[in-house]
Amino acid sequence: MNNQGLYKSKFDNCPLTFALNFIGGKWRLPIIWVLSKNGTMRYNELKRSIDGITNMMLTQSLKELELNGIINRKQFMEVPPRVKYSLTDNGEELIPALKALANWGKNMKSIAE
Amino acid sequence: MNNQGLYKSKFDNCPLTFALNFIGGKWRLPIIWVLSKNGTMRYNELKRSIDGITNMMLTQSLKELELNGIINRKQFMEVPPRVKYSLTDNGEELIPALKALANWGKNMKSIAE
DNA sequence: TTTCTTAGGCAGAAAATACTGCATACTTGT
DNA sequence: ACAAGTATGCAGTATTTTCTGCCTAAGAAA
Repeated sequence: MNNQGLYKSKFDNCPLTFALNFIGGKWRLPIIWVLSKNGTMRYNELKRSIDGITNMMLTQSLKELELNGIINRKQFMEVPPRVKYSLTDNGEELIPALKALANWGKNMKSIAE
Repeated sequence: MNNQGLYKSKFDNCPLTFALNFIGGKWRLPIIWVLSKNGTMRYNELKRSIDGITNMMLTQSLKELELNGIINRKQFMEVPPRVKYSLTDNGEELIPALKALANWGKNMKSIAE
């Protein structure tokens, strides 16, 4: 997603669409979710934990999340490279919403079965 | 979004991505949000309340939300047509998550200013 | 010695999603 | 008499988003 955002109205005062401009896209919420469950994670741990994601999309989504102040990226100056990703305080504040969504999803799953 | 869903893995047990398959896409959450604020709404009320949405997208998203049991559609047999949309019980259960997301968005807005 | 892991990366292609422009038939409003 | 409102709709187009296939250099594991 470019930095123009999904919802483009300048006069849009809606806080929900404002939020969705930061966390929309296919992979951002799953990344935040997995980090909320596991604390600090490395690149390939994230890749293995998120079913279906590609290198390119993981890299791009991590960059966007870091730029938006939702995750921290800490690189240790080592070879081979060792990088750790974790949620910022701001990112942590998304957890209640994600838990509520996941709970709802669980309900939907039991309805569908 | 087709009925195959955004996240395709059969073996995906993640309740969050399961939920996102129902409420993903650009316009579904804003529709649910506006209905949660206003109770029952008509088609053009929804259209006027959601900045940037087109007829086609409103129609399609309403159909999908109805199919997924998230909103109710009640048609009065009148001319011109009068249709009212509202959240189902299941749809109402999304409200806490949306409120938490909107609250987070509000925080992001005050950070960005 | 060979294979695997680490954390990425690109440009163009593919896939997914949203939109356009005009349309409907009847009542209500101006 | 004319315009506006009502709740939609399509097929092709446009836009947005994601993906592919192969690649890197050095250490660790087999």
